Amino acid sequence: MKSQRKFATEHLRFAILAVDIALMTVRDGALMIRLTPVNRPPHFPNSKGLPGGLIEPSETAEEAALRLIRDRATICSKHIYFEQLYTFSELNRDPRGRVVAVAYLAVLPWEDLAKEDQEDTNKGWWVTIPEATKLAYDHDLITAVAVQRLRSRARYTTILRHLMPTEFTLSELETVYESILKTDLDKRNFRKKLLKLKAVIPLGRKKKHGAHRPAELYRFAGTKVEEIEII
Amino acid sequence: MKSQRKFATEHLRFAILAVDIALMTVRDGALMIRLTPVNRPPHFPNSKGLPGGLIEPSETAEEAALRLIRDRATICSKHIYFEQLYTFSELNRDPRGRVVAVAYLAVLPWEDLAKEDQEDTNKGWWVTIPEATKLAYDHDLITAVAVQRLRSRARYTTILRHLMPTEFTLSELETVYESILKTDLDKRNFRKKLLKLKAVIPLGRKKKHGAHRPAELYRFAGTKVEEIEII
DNA sequence: TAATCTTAGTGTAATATATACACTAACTAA
DNA sequence: TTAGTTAGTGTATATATTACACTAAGATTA
Repeated sequence: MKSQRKFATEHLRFAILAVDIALMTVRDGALMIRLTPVNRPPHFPNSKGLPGGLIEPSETAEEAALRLIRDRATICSKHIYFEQLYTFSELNRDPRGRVVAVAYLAVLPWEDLAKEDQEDTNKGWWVTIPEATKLAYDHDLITAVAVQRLRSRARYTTILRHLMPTEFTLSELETVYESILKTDLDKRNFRKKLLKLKAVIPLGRKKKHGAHRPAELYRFAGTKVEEIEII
Repeated sequence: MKSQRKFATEHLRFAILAVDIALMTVRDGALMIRLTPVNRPPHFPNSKGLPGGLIEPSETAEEAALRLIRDRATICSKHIYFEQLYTFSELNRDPRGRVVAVAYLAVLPWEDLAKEDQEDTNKGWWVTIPEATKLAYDHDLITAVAVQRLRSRARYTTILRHLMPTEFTLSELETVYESILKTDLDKRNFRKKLLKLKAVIPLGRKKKHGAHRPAELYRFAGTKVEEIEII
């Protein structure tokens, strides 16, 4: 309660504004989310949560989110996708006092991460979605909303261009779709559809990776996220 | 500049949190939005804007939005639909200082409005979307985002159950869809689709309203907004 | 060098869905 | 009784979706 008085939001009509970021990528076909250490006794000692921080008076929520992403993970990806997710204003989401969080969904290809951001450090690490539980604050909820949003975007748009490397095989792409949508897709129908929609373009080059037939490499058509219906 | 110093958000890490509400309904087949007077010289003297207000320290953004809807228009509709729209945090969206607004989309049937809320008063009035321009703050932008969201929801969900009276004819429903989606629908295909999806249920009663064949009355099936693809 | 293993890649038939389109039905009012 | 108005219906065609099983191409190893 002492720490709660610190912000005195009960007396002023002000709120502390924070951003929290659900930063996601796909590694080996599995959806991963970025966690950082949280150490806020007594409620969250030695805990973990989503990257985030306070919004400065001189910046918009979006600018704060971008700053914090670059802060906590030395990320400088051209291919990062970024959208506002939801604003969380439950009174007790932060036990220290009234903190309202504007949450963002950000996704980027694993291959775009610097070496030090791929490995676990004391600044942060990547976990699969089922592992991202018992997070500090309401970050379990934010994670759930983010996964839901990403799933919905994956179904109706080409957002996966931001989760794939520039060049990929259709099997790799299918695996990522299956991982995010939690469903099995028919290989032939999946390929037929993407090619008919001209969502992907064959590069005329092959990827060899193992004792089997090499796979054609593809890239996404166009340059931005477009509306298409995948399944 | 004097009024800007009043909030002193540059010095504290606090922001003023507001909610703005895009409250929409359909009258005679036309989509309408609720405006209220705004009188904030020097920037917005004798102006108009969306209903809104500050979030109290003791309430969530959603609670504030509901309170403000009931405040400004004596609305007590069972059928109101309500969702968070977007959080607007541009630095200069309010010339008085840093005010971050959590915007909400709310829709309800015209028939649910009390008489005094259907008529123009000094508390508020209804205008069609094209008329809702040159609003105070960034309310033109909020309106545009709200219309876009409603249009998207109309395409993929049964949100229109919250814009129609309990009982309606299929012609009336089609008119509302056409008005919101800004497209012409084929009468036969529209009816076929809604009936096949079992989205609407005939009541076995007719509505007489003019010198022509009376129309069958329908209601929406189920009780909540569901995902269906209309067009 | 032949056999085996693994993943890549392909086509078709059946079903379901979407589209385009024009007349009759039921009522009122003149 | 006629004219005017909106309600209501069916079918043929095109398009999209689904289900399904084998061959191709390379690496490895016996």
